[in-house]
Amino acid sequence: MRTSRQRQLILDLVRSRALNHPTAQDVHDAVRDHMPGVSLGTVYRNLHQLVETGEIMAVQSEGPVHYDWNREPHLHLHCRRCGSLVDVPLDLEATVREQGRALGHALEEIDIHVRGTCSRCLGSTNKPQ
Amino acid sequence: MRTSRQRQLILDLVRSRALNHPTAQDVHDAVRDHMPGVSLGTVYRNLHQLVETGEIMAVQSEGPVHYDWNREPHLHLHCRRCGSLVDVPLDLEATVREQGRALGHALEEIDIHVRGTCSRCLGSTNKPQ
DNA sequence: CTAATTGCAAACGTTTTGCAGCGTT
DNA sequence: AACGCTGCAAAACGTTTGCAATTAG
Repeated sequence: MRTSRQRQLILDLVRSRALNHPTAQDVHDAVRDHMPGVSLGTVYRNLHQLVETGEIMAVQSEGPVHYDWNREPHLHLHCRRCGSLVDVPLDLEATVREQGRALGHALEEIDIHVRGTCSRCLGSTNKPQ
Repeated sequence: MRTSRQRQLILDLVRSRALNHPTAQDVHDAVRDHMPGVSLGTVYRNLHQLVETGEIMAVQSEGPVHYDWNREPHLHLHCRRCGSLVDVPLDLEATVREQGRALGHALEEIDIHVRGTCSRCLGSTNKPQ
């Protein structure tokens, strides 16, 4: 894998935390602020490579895939009100892995989605984000 | 909600376990064996309604949504080799819910995906399903 | 009767891909 | 020079929707 200005920018943006669990489209918008010519196809191709090399994580809940710089074990609260994804630190891997072993499966990735309402939305009676 | 021959057939098929975590397309194929004229749109509309009323569950992993008759707490092993989904009985809801409460979130749905290789594929050196 | 449900086909949002040219090594 | 990467545009994919006709209560 060679280096490219596009891929480096994409990685920097996702890692910067300026974007909260961005979709490919979100990343594309942000990338174009710095490099206007970058195509959506390039963003998708690079996000895939970055997931493959473990630099970032892909999070699939409902609708488009979101990307996450956080490589620690955690799960995602998908807020039904504002649509945001919030990281919830919780390591269930050992528990799940043990159960898998008991059933003879080889587990590689554990991916947990939680849907509900985030604390920010619970604390307000206003319109969602 | 009225009854319709199409919806009843769809529910019976998903509940019959003849289909293993079928996608909408799988259900459509199976439905047409019994009622050739049924459209894919009708299958999608009915699967949504059945999820809404809690008769079946939707499972989102990678690619298309899969449907599951199993309403007990469990997680899904998505086999990377044969693509199958296998139920893994394990109730993590209490653990996850407690963590959510500590962070002030209101949790509604907990959805756990595990990717790896299922026992069936581990036990064979042959081509995937 | 009436309103939910249907088949059909077109449209949708997201993602992937073929291609010719460009950039890195 | 070789080959990975790019922008572009078209296509693929899974899903949703508008419509007029049909069907269940």
